[in-house]
Amino acid sequence: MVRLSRSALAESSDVVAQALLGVILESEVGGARVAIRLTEVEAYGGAADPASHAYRGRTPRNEVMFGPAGFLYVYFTYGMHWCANVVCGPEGDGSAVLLRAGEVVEGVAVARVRRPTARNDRELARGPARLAAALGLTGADGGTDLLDPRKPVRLTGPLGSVASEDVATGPRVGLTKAAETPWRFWVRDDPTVSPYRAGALRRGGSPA
DNA sequence: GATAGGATGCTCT
DNA sequence: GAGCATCCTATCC
Repeated sequence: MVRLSRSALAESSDVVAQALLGVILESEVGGARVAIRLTEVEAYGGAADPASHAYRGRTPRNEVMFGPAGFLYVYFTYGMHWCANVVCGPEGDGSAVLLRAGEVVEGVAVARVRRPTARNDRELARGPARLAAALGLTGADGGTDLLDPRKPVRLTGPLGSVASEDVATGPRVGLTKAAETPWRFWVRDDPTVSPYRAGALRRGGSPA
């Protein structure tokens, strides 16, 4: 186990992703407190990873990815969902770890209100957009320093608390590029891990 | 239980 | 204008 620090998060994204499993992410937005234990993450590289938002260089949206490690990157996708990432790697690299799922360990009642469609507590944060919704995260929270205890969103607990034999790996979910890279990491046999779905055609039509 | 298809709007080309 | 790091509902076992 390693103490959670900015320098520890500045390692490459695949190393940081595994280490983040078991870490607690807590938020106090809107006056309510919710904490989640991370059970599933995905690593995204910088300019060298075609699936990363940083692949095409720095833009207004992904600017925080190129900043120092330990900051929160939140983006809006599919016209309705927010997804949360932890910036990692050396400053200027553009690497990040997508937070895909977790177990709500505090503030379950609040999370239930934010996620009315969840049929049980395991589904409260099972999926990246669901995790962000359960914590109440939106684009307004992007750029928060997750290592600053005075901020409303922060990471706590040691890195690497899940033993390596309990960490499973596989391809990343829902991508259309570099989907085969095994940079998804999850806690083996944990019921809050999201179901795998391969990337597929989205809109408009019939194949051929 | 599994799978297929539609919703919806921001971002970059 | 096309594409998207998704979720929900309906439907069929």
